[in-house]
Amino acid sequence: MPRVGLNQRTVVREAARLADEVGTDQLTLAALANRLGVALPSLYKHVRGADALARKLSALATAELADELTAAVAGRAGGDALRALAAAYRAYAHRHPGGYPATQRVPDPTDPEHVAAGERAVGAIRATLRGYGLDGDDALDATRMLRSTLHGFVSLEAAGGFGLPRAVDASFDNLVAALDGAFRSWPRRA
Amino acid sequence: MPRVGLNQRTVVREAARLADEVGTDQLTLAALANRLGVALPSLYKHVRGADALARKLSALATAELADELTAAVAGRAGGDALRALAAAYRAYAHRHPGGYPATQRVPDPTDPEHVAAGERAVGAIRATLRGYGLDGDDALDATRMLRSTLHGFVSLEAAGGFGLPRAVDASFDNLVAALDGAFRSWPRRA
DNA sequence: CCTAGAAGCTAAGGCCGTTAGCCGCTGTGG
DNA sequence: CCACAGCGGCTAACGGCCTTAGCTTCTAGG
Repeated sequence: MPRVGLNQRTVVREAARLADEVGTDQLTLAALANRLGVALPSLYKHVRGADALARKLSALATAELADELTAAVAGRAGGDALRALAAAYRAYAHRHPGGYPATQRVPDPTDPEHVAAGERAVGAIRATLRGYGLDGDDALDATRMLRSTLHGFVSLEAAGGFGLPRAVDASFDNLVAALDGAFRSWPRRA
Repeated sequence: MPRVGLNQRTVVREAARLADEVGTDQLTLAALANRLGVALPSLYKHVRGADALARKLSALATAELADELTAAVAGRAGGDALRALAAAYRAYAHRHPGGYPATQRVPDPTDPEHVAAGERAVGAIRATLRGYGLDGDDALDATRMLRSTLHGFVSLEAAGGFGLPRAVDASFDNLVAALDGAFRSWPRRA
């Protein structure tokens, strides 16, 4: 039996690639083992099972997303930072159709790297909002709105929920502009 | 063999109840058959299979949501309509944790009722935005923003993505207020 | 009343995940 | 240089789920 030389890192990375190619729901241990040239049960030497793999995949994707968001906002402020952040967020979702949904899983509390990645991603968002002078509860609410809007948009887009012909890019630009306006005039209590 | 007297309607409705109780991922033909007091293959007399059931469930949930959104905005306009719509949307997601995700599936083009339900739901949103004087591409972009924001918020909320202690209700109120402001001053081209 | 079709059933097969238990490669200490 | 411990692969087997095939029985309409 020639050894393939796998380790957890390789397995998870290949799972991420496979998920991006065939979709999260088609990411199966069987397909992954096949892809890695190994029998299915061999994967259990590196990963505790399907659920643990999903958690590791989430940690990886979240870290990637956090990196890209952080890089996007570095050296920018205000509307510039917001536009860069939003563009980076959506670009990540486009480039990683399988990985993106994994970023929405709540981080595994027993995995410090996963937790840290989640905090870095939210940190990039909060840093952007600090540029609007938002703090405390205002910053929290605005963070939730920004996360909601970005996540909702890319989710609907990925699901094919925007059927109409008008360019989705233009809609997204207007959405970001509207968010910029909303954050400028925050808070807006009813 | 005493007959239970099932039909497609009963099967789909019970599937919806089961999904709300145990979650979409735990909604399995086996569990549904068990709940209905019937052997698993018997379900195939009423539903073509698991995928068809999911489509029918989506049609049902979308119709329910469309009804509630339509009722919420009836007789209201402007910010009133927006707040009522948003509250109804979120309330539906809370009351139907299994059904809500099904509303996001793109309607089956071969199922006229499903398509009509989707159009009614979007219609309620567009009607609300008409109250802000939005039309044409502006209405389209604003619709996309509203759908994105509402869907994103309830998705993150359902996934437990809002970990912090601050009341989620307050965040949602502020989000709706911010949307109201954004729609008032639409368009906001960058 | 009788017959056709609807609505239930059992049996069987395929895919997936999981566990158990076996064996050979590999690299490290003596 | 070699022994051996342990790691990384394997096969076998089981259970759960979905699906199809084909049988039987209830029931409604002529």
